[in-house]
Amino acid sequence: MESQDLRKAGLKVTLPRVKILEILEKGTSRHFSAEDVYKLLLDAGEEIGLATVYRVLTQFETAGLVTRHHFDTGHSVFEMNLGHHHDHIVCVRCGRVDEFIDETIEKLQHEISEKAGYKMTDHCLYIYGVCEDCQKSE
Amino acid sequence: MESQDLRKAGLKVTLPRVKILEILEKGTSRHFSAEDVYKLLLDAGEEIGLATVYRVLTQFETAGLVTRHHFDTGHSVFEMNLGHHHDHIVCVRCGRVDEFIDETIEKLQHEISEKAGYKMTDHCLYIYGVCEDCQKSE
DNA sequence: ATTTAAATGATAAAGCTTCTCATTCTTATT
DNA sequence: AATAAGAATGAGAAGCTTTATCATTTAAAT
Ligand SMILES: [Mn+2]
Ligand SMILES: [Mn+2]
Ligand SMILES: [Zn+2]
Ligand SMILES: [Zn+2]
Repeated sequence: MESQDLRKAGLKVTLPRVKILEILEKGTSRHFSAEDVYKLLLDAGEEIGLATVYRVLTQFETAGLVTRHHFDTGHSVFEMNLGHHHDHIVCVRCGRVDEFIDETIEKLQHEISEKAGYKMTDHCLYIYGVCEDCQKSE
Repeated sequence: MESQDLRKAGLKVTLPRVKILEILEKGTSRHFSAEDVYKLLLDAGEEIGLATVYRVLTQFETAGLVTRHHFDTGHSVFEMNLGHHHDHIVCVRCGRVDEFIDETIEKLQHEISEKAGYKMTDHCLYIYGVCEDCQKSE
């Protein structure tokens, strides 16, 4: 139930927050821009302002409910935080996003941070390429 | 000589292009935002428009002279392309940028792309953290 | 049902980047 | 060196994503 998730996150249960959470959880995709979410709300007949979408997504990020990514697309992309970190491989043709995790890379990143004297707070690995389908269709 | 680099890249030799190339090549830093470059030009007494800076940096990128990065800073960052790929570790406090390369990670990225059916065109690994100096001063 | 603080939505505005177009400059040609 | 043709530039407008403002609405505790 979305209401519980919101309460646990210390956020009041409001219609915009419930609807946005529903989209993020039950959507066919996993990665949404703010505009994506806004349009899906419109399609569903909800009259929720774009400012609220941005505001709520940022609140969800702060609360740890969602993770924000910066693909090379010029806008932020959000996805439900399922607890396990992963990295992304993005098709430069169609925008398809696949996920992966490589423990060896994760370990090496920690080693690199230490060697450079940094206390790592975050890291992200983006692979850009042409997906299987897009390779065929050209 | 900057003129030669420009001609080789198929670009006409103009004062803005030469001056911008000088800054990128001889600057004390290696990573510049468009605004950085613009301010350095102003400091040097050059009257070059900001639009020209953006335009020229994009042309340099297209020509392969510079590489564009998207750190989590909200703006693009450019650096001279020295031929050898590397990744970045960025201090979230002071903005300091260090560079590294790890051949094991590079190899693993290729394997991951293949396994996912992608033909890799690019990749970038950003590590964010607190640098040595910033750790001390708090 | 009241009350109080928080949330919302419309809109303006910010910040980065690109576009437009009149003017200037580069380069090839006399 | 002068000319011509096209490319590059600069100032400002405009685009796009995102954030701020503020009057109004809503949640939820009393
Ligand atoms: Mn993901
Ligand atoms: Mn670099
Ligand atoms: Zn694709
Ligand atoms: Zn630092």
